[in-house]
Amino acid sequence: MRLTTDKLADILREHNYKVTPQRRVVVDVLVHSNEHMTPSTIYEKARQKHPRVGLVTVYRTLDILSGLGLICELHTLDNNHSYLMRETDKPHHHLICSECGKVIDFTDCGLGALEKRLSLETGFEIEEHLLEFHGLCCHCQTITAKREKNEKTAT
Amino acid sequence: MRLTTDKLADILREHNYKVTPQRRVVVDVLVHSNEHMTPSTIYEKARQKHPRVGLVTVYRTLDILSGLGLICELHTLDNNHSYLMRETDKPHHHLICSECGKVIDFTDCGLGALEKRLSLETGFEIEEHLLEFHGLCCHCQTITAKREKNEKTAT
DNA sequence: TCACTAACTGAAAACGTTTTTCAATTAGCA
DNA sequence: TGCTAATTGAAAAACGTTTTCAGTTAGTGA
Repeated sequence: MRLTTDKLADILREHNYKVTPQRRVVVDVLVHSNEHMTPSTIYEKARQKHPRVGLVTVYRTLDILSGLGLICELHTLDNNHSYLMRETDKPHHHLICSECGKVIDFTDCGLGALEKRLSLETGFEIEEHLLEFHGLCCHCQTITAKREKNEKTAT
Repeated sequence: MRLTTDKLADILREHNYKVTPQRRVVVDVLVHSNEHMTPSTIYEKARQKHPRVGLVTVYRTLDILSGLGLICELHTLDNNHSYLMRETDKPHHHLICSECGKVIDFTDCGLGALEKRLSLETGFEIEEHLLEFHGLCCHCQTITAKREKNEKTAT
């Protein structure tokens, strides 16, 4: 179940954060996007809704939301931070379309056994793991296929 | 089997890269470290051996070595690029000590089944995955345990 | 051995992202 | 309504990384 902007505002208040217009706008941008976005993308979208939002405030709001576990931070391959609303309470991982940025969550990564094995073999006390899958979503596969076909005809 | 600086110099020459003193020093730093290092750490260590090395050259050399698949690039949690000599030809992943930076390679991540399942369920064409384990190595566990004990006695 | 040339170099500047600083503003409470 | 701590944006600083450019050099062929 996806949280609304109002519900998120309540959560912020519950944690003694003030709900300013700027924060509402940033939250709103996140709530209404299905793709992961970098801070500057969020900033641009936020400005369209409310010109009096600064990039600094975007960063600060993302910090707060991240700290409360309300948004996910993606460690994408090109090493840009990227954020999106968290869809589930459970620990999970992401499957990310490298073309359009669409993100699908999945739980049950099945790495428990591997983690145990590695821990035994190496003596490491494993604290966490980072797992992301990258590829093309259904939609972008067809687009890419079409484009490649056209390029072939062109040459 | 670990490659030597000389062997790596040969590989560079084979690929029509000149083997300059600066490149040798950067390679040497990498060869003689068991930990992953950021470009600026490599830069500092390189300068100790040979003061006439610029940070730019470190970046350029890392690019070359990375392009030839001779070093691994780590996507660490704090989003800093970090590099270390590649120990194996096989595709592999890393187990990283968050305290001392020690890295252990492992193959057989066993994610093939999960990848297939996700592909079927979501229609994604999965191109690659990013997997890293983070934790404390044997040695750092005991150090941390000692420190915590001392802190308890102190208070 | 030398001389040539493409490849390579470091310093400086440019770049994009993120953080810090600070004086002015404001949300939420009494 | 008025108070106050929290929040704001602009500007500057602080990063890590890349680009530019004129001077230098490794490796080749004579």
